[in-house]
Amino acid sequence: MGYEITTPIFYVNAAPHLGHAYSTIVADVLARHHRQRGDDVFFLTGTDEHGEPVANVAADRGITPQQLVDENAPKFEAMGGPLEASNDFFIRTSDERHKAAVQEFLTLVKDNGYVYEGDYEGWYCPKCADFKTESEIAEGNTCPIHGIPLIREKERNWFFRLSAFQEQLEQLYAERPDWVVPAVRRNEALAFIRNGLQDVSLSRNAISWGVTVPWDPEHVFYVWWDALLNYRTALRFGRPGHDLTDSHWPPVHVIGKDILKFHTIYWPALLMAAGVEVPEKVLVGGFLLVDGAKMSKSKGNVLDPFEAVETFGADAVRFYLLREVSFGSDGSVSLDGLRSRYETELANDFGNLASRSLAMVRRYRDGQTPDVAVDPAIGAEFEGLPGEVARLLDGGQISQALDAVWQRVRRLNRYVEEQAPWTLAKAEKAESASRADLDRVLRTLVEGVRATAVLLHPWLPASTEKLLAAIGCPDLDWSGAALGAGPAPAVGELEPLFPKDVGDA
RNA sequence: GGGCCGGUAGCUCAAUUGGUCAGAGCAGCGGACUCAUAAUCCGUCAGAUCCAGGUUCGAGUCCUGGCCGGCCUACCA
Repeated sequence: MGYEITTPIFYVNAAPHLGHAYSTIVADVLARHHRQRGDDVFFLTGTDEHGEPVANVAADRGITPQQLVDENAPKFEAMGGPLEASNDFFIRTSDERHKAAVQEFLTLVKDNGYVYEGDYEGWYCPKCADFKTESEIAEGNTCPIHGIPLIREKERNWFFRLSAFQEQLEQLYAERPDWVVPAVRRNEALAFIRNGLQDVSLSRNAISWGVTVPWDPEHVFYVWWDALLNYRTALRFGRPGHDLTDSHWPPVHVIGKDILKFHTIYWPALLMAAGVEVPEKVLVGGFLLVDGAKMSKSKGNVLDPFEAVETFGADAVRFYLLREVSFGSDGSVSLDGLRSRYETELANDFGNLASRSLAMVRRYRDGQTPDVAVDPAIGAEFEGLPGEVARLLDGGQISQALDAVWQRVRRLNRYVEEQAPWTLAKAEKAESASRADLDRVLRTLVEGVRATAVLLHPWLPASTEKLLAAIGCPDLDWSGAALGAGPAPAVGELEPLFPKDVGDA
């Protein structure tokens, strides 16, 4: 089954930061999970390269917009590596193939009768060469940047008939109450729709950096339409030699709450206008805060994702961001918080569980996992777990899915204490017990470690692979996520998965 | 102004359609154990679930009115 998962495409004007990394990680978790389930995954990310800000910066620097984006886009493309992002393609909206597909799509929308010519009227600053929104206008109708009076201006423009989709959008929200997750964001979008939709402009003629409107070459498309369409155009050429448009549509989008309106109102309306199915789901993340405030460099405690990756590794940063803040909510993150979870959860809970389990198999059974059945008591507590995790992930409950697995990690540590394998080993030597008890415990532990590693793989790709290799069970397929599905392997040596002597400097 | 969401142990948060739901993790304190990355496990502590009314046999969970906080309220991307 085809599965398209996307991040927002990042605007090339800024440098990659934590917010970009966060979206990428969330989407990557879903991509990896669906690969485990055997889906034909197309994980897409990329850069949004058109629009006025890019043109302005390029002009200031005396280079062409294309030169500017060619310089910046690689910084975003390079972000994926350190994060272990497994995207299948990286789209750039200045790609000719994208532009051609955008023109084709929007021409269809026009042919369907949803585009008309009109006048955009608003407050214009001649120095900015830009229209100002209501919230941008300073006191006395002046420009907040230049302080000069704004002029009421009209611009000849192409419009998209958004108002025509009022009813269809309301119906969409009624029929599919969880197509936007979480519900707060859904309600927000719905309230906006119910307030009444006005038509929005489709093109600009004051600037030239964008996708040319084919039926009116003096205009370029307003950058948002061009940007949104990346999710669809990339299916055509993102996998060389294959057109995935039919097999992988509709997509699942991961976005931040700042771009909610575009993805949950404009975008589905545009698709409806072209007679194309709307997205499967839109998963809306919150903001990551540092010390309760939006990220800023003024505090010393900023979390630079790339520095953090260098110190703690990509797995730890991925895990931390999704563990610390419940996906969909705003949340505070910090380097101290990362260090704390790295030690208490990754090193002490999970890493140590793996170490002690393998060590005992090596010590008591010469490294050969006994080929016996797992303890039914633990089996019962893992029952249905893969299904639960899959269901939670499909519902956008990324943090809850992770927590469900983590509870089992804790359970296995408790199991060790309950069973006290070292006591069983002594009893065995004193011949006051058969080997069966210790056999069962060791097999249960190895199998528990294996199954949780398979389940955790989307969050911790590198360390789970290392662990699974150490126990000779590299298979990541979702069918192996069930406790008891694995073999009774010979286990090898395992270095600490999350060594503690990092980041102490 | 209108709308949405939240206000639960020191901290971060859970509690299906109202009925052992007053919980978990972290932090603190005490203890046990030794397989393990001085890791793990157990016990313990606390909370009139923002306030005031109301509905009900029974309400964090529903209604009304307040208080506090966050967000949205259209074309920067």
